[in-house]
Amino acid sequence: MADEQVAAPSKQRRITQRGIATRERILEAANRLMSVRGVTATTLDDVREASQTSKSQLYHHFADKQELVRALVKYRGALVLQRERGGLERLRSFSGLVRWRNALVQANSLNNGKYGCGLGSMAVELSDHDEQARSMLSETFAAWEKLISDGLHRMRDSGALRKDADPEKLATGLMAALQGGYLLANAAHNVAPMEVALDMALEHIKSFLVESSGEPTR
Amino acid sequence: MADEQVAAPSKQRRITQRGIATRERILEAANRLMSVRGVTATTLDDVREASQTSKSQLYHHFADKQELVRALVKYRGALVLQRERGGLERLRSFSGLVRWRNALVQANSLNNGKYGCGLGSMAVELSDHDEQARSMLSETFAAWEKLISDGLHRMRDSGALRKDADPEKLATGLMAALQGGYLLANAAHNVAPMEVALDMALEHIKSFLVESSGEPTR
DNA sequence: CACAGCGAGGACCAAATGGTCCCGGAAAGA
DNA sequence: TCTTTCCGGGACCATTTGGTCCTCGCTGTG
Repeated sequence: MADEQVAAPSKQRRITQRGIATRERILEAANRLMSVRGVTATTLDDVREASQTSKSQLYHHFADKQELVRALVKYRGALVLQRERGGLERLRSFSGLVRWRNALVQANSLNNGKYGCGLGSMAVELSDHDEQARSMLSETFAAWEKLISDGLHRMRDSGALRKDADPEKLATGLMAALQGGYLLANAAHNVAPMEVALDMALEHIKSFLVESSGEPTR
Repeated sequence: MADEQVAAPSKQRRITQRGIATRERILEAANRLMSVRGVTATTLDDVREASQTSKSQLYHHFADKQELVRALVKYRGALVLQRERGGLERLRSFSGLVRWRNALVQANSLNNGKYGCGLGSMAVELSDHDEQARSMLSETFAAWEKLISDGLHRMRDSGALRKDADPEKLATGLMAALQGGYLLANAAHNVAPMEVALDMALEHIKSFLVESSGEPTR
């Protein structure tokens, strides 16, 4: 999945800076529009207009709408993973998880829960009729969970987390709480459910902390 | 929201059995198609064909597509709440929750996680561009959570759950785990994440059980 | 039995939408 | 500089899609 740049051409063509920029502009516009309106509800004309390009450019860079959507899946996946890597790469303590939680909640509260998770919403919309998109999304979720579970592994190795804690399962549970939280918050147009969901997951992880371990609650 | 029957006519017209049946047929077909393809990706012609009716009938019973979709939201909401009432109404013990969990997991495993939750998927697709639908969905989620929290209240009153347990928050957390589980299972085409998510939520609830309370783990 | 109202069927329409094609012009390599 | 390759703009097209409308026949009621 992550074998190439976000803006990668499909065939070996002479690639110019301008071309890359155009492609990027298209993806960026599609990302923006489809976040708000959904994938199928966004037309190529919308994308064309918002990206300040032309029809021929769309079809120059993407074979058809499905290709554009798949590229967008890749694009968003890269964005999310990049962002999450920043917050999770050096995760070594429970308070780090709390900070991570707070950042997500705060970001989502800026728009009162609207729009949800860019990955989650695509997953719901695409999983049942674009196998390739589904599989990319699934891999992205897996990579995202791995960022979390790697952090939990570090915590376990350092003795902060008990040996019987299962980082993979905890990460999956946390991700589900996050996605479910996004969904409920989106339906309610209110971040509260997302907070409750994340807090539940964190509480669950907390129950695996070694009693009075090294670090106090910073 | 729940002020009328699932199949309710919009104006005062002479309503015949046949009319009701037609309306029901349309809703049922829309329900089926939109579960699989999504709301916007399902055309009215698809619905017409699948319901064995005609265009004029669609517009006889529903003002436009949006109305049909909203009716479907109500329809699904009623279906889900009816189903869930069966499983949660007499919830009085932790093992009851486990049974509830098992039923959901089993149902979802029949199609390897595909299609997700009928309510959740609509919430993702509609929340950001149909305020009325969003609000109905939000209310339905609230009612669903209430079925859970009522059960938890009963457990708390009977002494099975500790006094410091917060049934509302626990219910929200459980619902988020369920929805997130549906979402991840759908993306993975595999029920496993849903199981993990629900188990996490149940484990969390379990942590509020009164130690060695009345009933053993049936 | 007659008649008014309702449901069924489907032709029809305008607009939107995905997709094609062609031409002019800008870049990059020789 | 000159040529080839690629980018930009947009006219154009076929199909799909939501939506309208008219007609026929059935049904229930006075």
